[in-house]
Amino acid sequence: MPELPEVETIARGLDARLRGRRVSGVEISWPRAVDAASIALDALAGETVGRVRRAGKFIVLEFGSGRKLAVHLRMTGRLIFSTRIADLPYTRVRLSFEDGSQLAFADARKFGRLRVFDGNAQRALRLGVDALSVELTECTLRTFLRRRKTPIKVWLLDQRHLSGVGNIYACEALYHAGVRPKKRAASLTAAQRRRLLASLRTVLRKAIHHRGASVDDYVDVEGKQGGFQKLLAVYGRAGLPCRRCGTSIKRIVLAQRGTFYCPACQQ
DNA sequence: ATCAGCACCTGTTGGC
DNA sequence: TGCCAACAGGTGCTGA
Repeated sequence: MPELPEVETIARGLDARLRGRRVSGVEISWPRAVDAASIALDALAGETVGRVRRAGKFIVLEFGSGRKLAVHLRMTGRLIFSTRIADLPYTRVRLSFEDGSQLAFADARKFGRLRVFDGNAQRALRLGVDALSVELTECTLRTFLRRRKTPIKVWLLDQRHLSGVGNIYACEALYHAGVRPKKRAASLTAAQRRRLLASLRTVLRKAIHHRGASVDDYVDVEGKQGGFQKLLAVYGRAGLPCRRCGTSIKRIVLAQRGTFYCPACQQ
């Protein structure tokens, strides 16, 4: 499932390919893929793509007029760019450009959403501080976690606090920081908060470097898989030995999500 | 305010 | 072998 590193990889790929292209048409084959709060997608016809960037787990296409298109891939969404008309399975929305190229939004499980809006992305998409933002300091984190009784892993997944971290990278960052997923957010020591912050940055940057982790359906804008799945330390490794100490990796469920950790390395 | 639990979806997996 | 229920999970909503 696409999280910050996968979304960043896609956004960079689209930025390189879409800049300057002018939208000639929009085709919608699954209307519910368009968010209820969205401006009609037809409004994009005639718009020229400026920058493409990532905001949390959203891919944001900025157009010449200032109007923006945000895409959330959720579980199985894909954005595939092609210079020719291609028949991609599960295509829900298709943007065509004047030069004949196109961008397809395909999504088998229909969880992904598109939204056209004007104004500030962070606010419109209700996103907290980006997990890779320089604004995220140990001090900010301490304030955030104060009095939070929720398990730290559940807190990490709430996009209104930190944006970009999903199930895979929450598990991985907690493993590298040596912190148990179930530990109450407010009970982390200063040292644990520092380690968590450092681990988040390291893991996310490393995953971006490897073009993301292809755990389920994730592929980049050319349909290619990422490489970070081979470097995962705990995610999806229940019953396998911890790469550091050999203890069997445990799987529990927190907030309805599979959670993996090493009972020996994480306290 | 805060948090747990469910609905949304459908391809894949495991059990019989 | 074939069928079907259970499962996977990010987010928004509901209700406690």
